[in-house]
Amino acid sequence: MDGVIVAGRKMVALLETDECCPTIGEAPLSERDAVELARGFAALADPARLRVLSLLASAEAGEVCACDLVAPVGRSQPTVSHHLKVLSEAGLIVGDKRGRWIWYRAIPDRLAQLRAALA
Amino acid sequence: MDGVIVAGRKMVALLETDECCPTIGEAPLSERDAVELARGFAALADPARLRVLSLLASAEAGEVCACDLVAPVGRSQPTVSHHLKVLSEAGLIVGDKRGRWIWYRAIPDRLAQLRAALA
DNA sequence: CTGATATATTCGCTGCTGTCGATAGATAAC
DNA sequence: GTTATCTATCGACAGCAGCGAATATATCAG
Repeated sequence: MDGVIVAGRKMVALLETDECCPTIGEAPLSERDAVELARGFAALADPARLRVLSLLASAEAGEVCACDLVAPVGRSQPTVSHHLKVLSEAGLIVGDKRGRWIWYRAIPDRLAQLRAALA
Repeated sequence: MDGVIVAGRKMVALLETDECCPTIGEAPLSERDAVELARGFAALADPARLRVLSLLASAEAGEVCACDLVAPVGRSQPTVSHHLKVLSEAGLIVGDKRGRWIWYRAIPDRLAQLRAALA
């Protein structure tokens, strides 16, 4: 974000809203942006993770105990735990530990960011 | 898509727009839908493919010759060809052969479908 | 036909990923 | 304390995916 020299003044483009989140349709992606975006989509590129994310995003309470994810997802507990970690590291979900349980919820902003990249 | 019998008439739910494309936030994804969606996102989960798609989606003419993709993407010709095949099979792009060259263009509908799934 | 160019395919390699069983750590109930 | 429950980690395995060199196929120019 360097701005451009116009009429002797450095313009920093107040309306440069695209700077935050590269999109596919605006301009060819740089390798750096492509790598970053690919990381995000990779987190969505697995059925088990999509089901976990869907369970969280569609939950009435806005959060779900990890213990209530194993059965619906149809994978073993270690596998679900693994996918929760991947989703967390991708910034798509966050867990809140309360006593013995961990309550996970989706992070809408991150999801919206990836959605916006496909515009 | 069976519709429901209401007052003796089979209602086919004209507003049942969700039937076409499952979304993450509406209801927990079935394994089947999750597998299908994951396939789509897997196609986006690679930097080289995102750059190819971006080059096509942002092209003024709406299409780009495959020969003009190799250099910008920074991969070998066979690798670019491989990624073009993956994107094609995912329904994200389509190629049109004219003489020696193949002109590829993005398919906006498919992209919008994946974008909508993240709602 | 011959040569040149564009694209796809084959092959082998390397590294990553999804999966689960076994196990460890943390917390609560008793 | 002991026991039960929830979660994470480790280890191992099979399978897949990205990459490029070499090659094959297709099309055009001459």
